[in-house]
Order: sequence, then C-alpha cells, then structure tokens
Amino acid sequence: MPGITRKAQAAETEAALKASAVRVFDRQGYLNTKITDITADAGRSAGSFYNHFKSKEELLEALLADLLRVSDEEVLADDEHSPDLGRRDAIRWHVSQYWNFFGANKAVLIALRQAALVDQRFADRVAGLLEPDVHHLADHLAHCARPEATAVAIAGLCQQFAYAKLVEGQPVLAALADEDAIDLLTGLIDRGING
Amino acid sequence: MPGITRKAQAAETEAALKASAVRVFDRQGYLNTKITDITADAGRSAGSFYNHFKSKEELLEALLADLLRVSDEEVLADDEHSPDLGRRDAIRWHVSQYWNFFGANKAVLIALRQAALVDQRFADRVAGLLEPDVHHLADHLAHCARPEATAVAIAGLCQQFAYAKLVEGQPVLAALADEDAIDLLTGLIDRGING
DNA sequence: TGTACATCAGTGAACGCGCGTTCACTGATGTAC
DNA sequence: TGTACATCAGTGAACGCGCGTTCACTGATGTAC
Repeated sequence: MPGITRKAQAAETEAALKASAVRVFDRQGYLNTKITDITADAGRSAGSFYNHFKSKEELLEALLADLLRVSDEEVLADDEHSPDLGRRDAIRWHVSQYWNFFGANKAVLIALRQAALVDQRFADRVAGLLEPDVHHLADHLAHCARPEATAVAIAGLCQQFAYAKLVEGQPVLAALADEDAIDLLTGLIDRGING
Repeated sequence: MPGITRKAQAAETEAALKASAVRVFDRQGYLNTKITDITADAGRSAGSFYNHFKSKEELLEALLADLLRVSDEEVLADDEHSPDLGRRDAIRWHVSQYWNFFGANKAVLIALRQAALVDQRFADRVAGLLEPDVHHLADHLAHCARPEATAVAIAGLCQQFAYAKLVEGQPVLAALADEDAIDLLTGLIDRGING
C-alpha cells in the first residue's frame, strides 16, 4: 500500500513527541523544558523534532488544538444543562465540569499559562479562549450587580483554587477530596452570588 | 570624611539598579529581562551589576527583602483592626489592605510569581511568605466548615482578581474603579463565608 | 599640607556555555518501467 | 515480478547566536607618612 507505512511512522513519531511533551511539561514545567528533553523522552534524535514542529511554541499550539477539539466534542455531547445559576445544583455542575477539565488537562493548561507570561501572542490567545466562557458566565449572572466583573472573579477563584490543589499540591489542601473541593467552591459561589 | 563618598556612590548605583529592575520587570516581565536591560536602563555598564548582585535572582531577593521591610513597618503602624470576619466592614478592611498592597508592589509581586514558576527555590520562598497570612485568615474563619481550604480559596480569589484588573488590565474590568473592585470582592467573600 | 601609594566603583570588550537549529548522511519505503 | 532510482523519516555531530559572566584597565577617592 503506497504511502501508508511512511506516513504512519511520521504520525507515530509526532504523537510520541506530543505525548512526551505533555509528560515533560508536567514534570519540569514548559519554560524549563528544552527541545532535547522532549526528543530524549520520546527516544528520538534532536533533529527529528523539526520534521514535525517549527518550535516549542508550535508544539504547544498543536497540543492546544487537540485539547480544544476534544473539549468541543464533550460540549456537543452535553445534552442540556441548567442555565439558571440561581440554583445550587446548576452551579455545582459547572464547577464540577471545570474541575474535571482542569485535572484532565493540567499539564497543557499550565504550559499555556507559562507561555503566556513570556510571549504576548500566547497571552492574547489564552485570553481569547477564556473570554467566551467568562462571557457565558456573565450572561448567567445578569441578575447580579456587575455581571462581567463578577464572572471574572468567579473564574479566577476556580482557576486559582484548582491550581493550588491540583498543581502546587498545597499541604493544607492535601486532605481535601475532589468532591469536597467542588462542594467548597460551589458553596462559596452560591452564597456569594445568590446569598 | 574618609570612606563616605565612595560608599555613597556604591549605594547610589545599587539603588539605581534596583529602581531600574522594578521598572524593567514591570515593562517586560521578570523572565524576559536580561541583566543588560537593567544596567542599560540604569545607565551603567554590564560589569557594574556584579559589584552589587551575584545574579538576577539575588537582585529579586533584595527587592523582596525591601518589600517585606516596608510592609512590616506598615503592619506595626496598624493599631488594631477588627479580627471578626463575621462583620462586613472587617472583611472590607482586609480586602482593601491587600488591594492597595498589590497595587503598590505589583512589579515585584509578579516578578516573584514568575520566578517561582521556573525556580523551585522561589516557589518555596513565596509559599512560605503567604502561609502565615493564609493561616491568619484561617483562624478568622474558625466558624466555617473548612477554614484552611476556605482561606486558600479566598486568598486565590483576591490574588487572581487583582491580577486580572491591575496587571492584565482586562477590558471587561476597565470601567471598574478600585473602590468598586474592593466592594465586589468584599461582597462575594462576605456572603460566601457568612451568607 | 603635600606626596606617593592603595583601594575601590565602574567600564566594556571578550570569553564561553547552553541550547536551538541545521545539514550531510543512512537506511528504509515508495515509484517507474 | 524485478531492478534501478527517488523520496522521505530519522540521525547526531557541528554550527552559531544570545547572553551571563569575567577581567584587565581607568580614574577617582581614601590612606599613610
């Protein structure tokens, strides 16, 4: 079969590089990762990297694209959630979604945040990605005093708490199960906006 | 007067380097700043830097020490604030303190956060600095379900919101005055923990 | 007080390390006839 | 189907840029007598 085996090999190497990148980013952080760290983890030569990506940034873009594709599919599979954030269970559903998404993709999410610190292009990119979510959240908060600002605050609360628990592994939070964390955030938000 | 003029010159250069560092960190971020960016801004030669600091990290440590010295003085000058976070005005006082401190020192605070991403030593350092505050906050929250975790969440909320408003300058928050931001946070926290 | 020497802050060209990136080469796979 | 050539994924040594860091030098300030 002409053309299949070679393409398959290339695809396999590309996938291996991506998988290694995620692993290494998770271990050492994006900014501390050298291209040769990735290729070494993947068991390929340094030069091989450039057959697939122009740079570490482009590799991260590819990981982001993968992440967005998967999460879009999940959103489509979601048949109707309650949009009424006046109800505690609706808040909990959203928090839980976010928490699980963060946990499942933390290596890439943190890599993006790190890249955004150093590279304005990524900063704009990340801001653009979050904006619709924050906007969506603000719509749900129309009954509050300052919907947009409150949405930003709540998004920040969730992000920072997830970071403290799932990435830094703060000792203070060690005893906190995922469900407890979600409950805690849900309670703060529910009372904060409805209470 | 023996020994005075020369020491004065050295002190002046050191101060100029620190001031330039803050300015340049604010402009380009700590991680994007080269040592020669700092010396150039200060109008000194590259080599001069090493008469005063062993590295960019040590310079940041010095800035941190300055910041801690000043803020300790302020804490001492604070004659009794209400420790009862059951009262809205007590919460507002704390939030306002934090907000102003963040605004006044954002360049250094953000530099620290950036350094912590890349350098485990700074990460531990920053964590150690915040811990007493979070612990103090947890004490005030003894009546809540999970005081420590709630304290971490609230600290994260404030930090992230201040970052969004004061550093990223999120367009959505452009119309929000400092007082409004403080009120918003106060409201969320007050209802969140007392509501 | 004056002179001769020592010390020190500051200078900037040069050095060298780390790492991203290239490129000539290999061997395997695909194509043409 | 077999043979000869083309293409391509992968290799790893070598190259070179950027930047941190050094160091011999300058001129000014301090010290000794």
